[in-house]
Amino acid sequence: MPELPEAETIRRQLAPKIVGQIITNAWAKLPRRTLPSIEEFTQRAQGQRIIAAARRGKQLYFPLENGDHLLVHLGMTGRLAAEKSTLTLTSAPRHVQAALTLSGGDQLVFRDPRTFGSIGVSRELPFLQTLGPEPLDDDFDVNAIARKLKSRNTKIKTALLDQSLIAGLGNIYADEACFEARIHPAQIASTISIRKLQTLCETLKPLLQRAIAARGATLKDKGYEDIFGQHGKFIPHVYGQTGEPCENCGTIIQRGVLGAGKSARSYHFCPKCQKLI
DNA sequence: CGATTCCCCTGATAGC
DNA sequence: TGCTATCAGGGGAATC
Repeated sequence: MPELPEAETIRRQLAPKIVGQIITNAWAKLPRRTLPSIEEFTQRAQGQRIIAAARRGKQLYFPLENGDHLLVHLGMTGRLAAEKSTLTLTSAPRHVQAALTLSGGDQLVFRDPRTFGSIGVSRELPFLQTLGPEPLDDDFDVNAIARKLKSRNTKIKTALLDQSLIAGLGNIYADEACFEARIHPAQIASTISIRKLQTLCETLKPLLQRAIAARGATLKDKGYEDIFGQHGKFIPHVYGQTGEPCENCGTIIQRGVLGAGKSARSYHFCPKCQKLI
């Protein structure tokens, strides 16, 4: 699952390959996942030079020369790569949802088996307004975020997943942050001491920096790959470690569920290090 | 406004 | 073995 560190890894790897290139051809496959429409995406992308590779939270965006932006959200299973290929709408394998031919000879290919990702062209960047602060920014205000968490009457992991509160955390890093701060993921946020919430927020930056240095996380050698098809080397302490001993105390890591039905999200924790108070 | 639930989709896995 | 049912999960819309 691409979260902030995985998206950032892809941004960094892609930048030298695509910035400065002109999009000479573009196509996309899924109308519901292509903005504003396949026709407009194709028309507005073609002929434009990519002038930067940027990211906000999990959202990737690539400013174009005319003021538009190419947008890519990887969702759950989205991947990006710059390849020496000439895939067309009709010749591309099933999982390729879009491809942009670049002037330098590469093709920017967007794959997404489960189609929770999206691609598009847009002048405006509304997510810049709706996403919360970037944990890696120098001005990320730990105390301000801790106070906001303190006001939430929902489970702490649910709050951490709220992109309008903090940008970029998903299942993996929300669980990891809770583990490092010794907080039970199902603890109601408002019942946690401000001191602990501060510790939790202080954990985020180094955690995400370590994950980026490892090029993200690939669970059980499955799922996320960087643009070279390589697995991330970040190994979570708790996420996906159900049944394994806690690195801190040896207690078996457990799995729990937040919410019910189709909106359920799992969490992973050490029952000894992360006690429900 | 804040919190919760539903829904999109399909590869992987569990169950029979 | 092989088929079928269930699950997972980011984010936005709808609901309460």
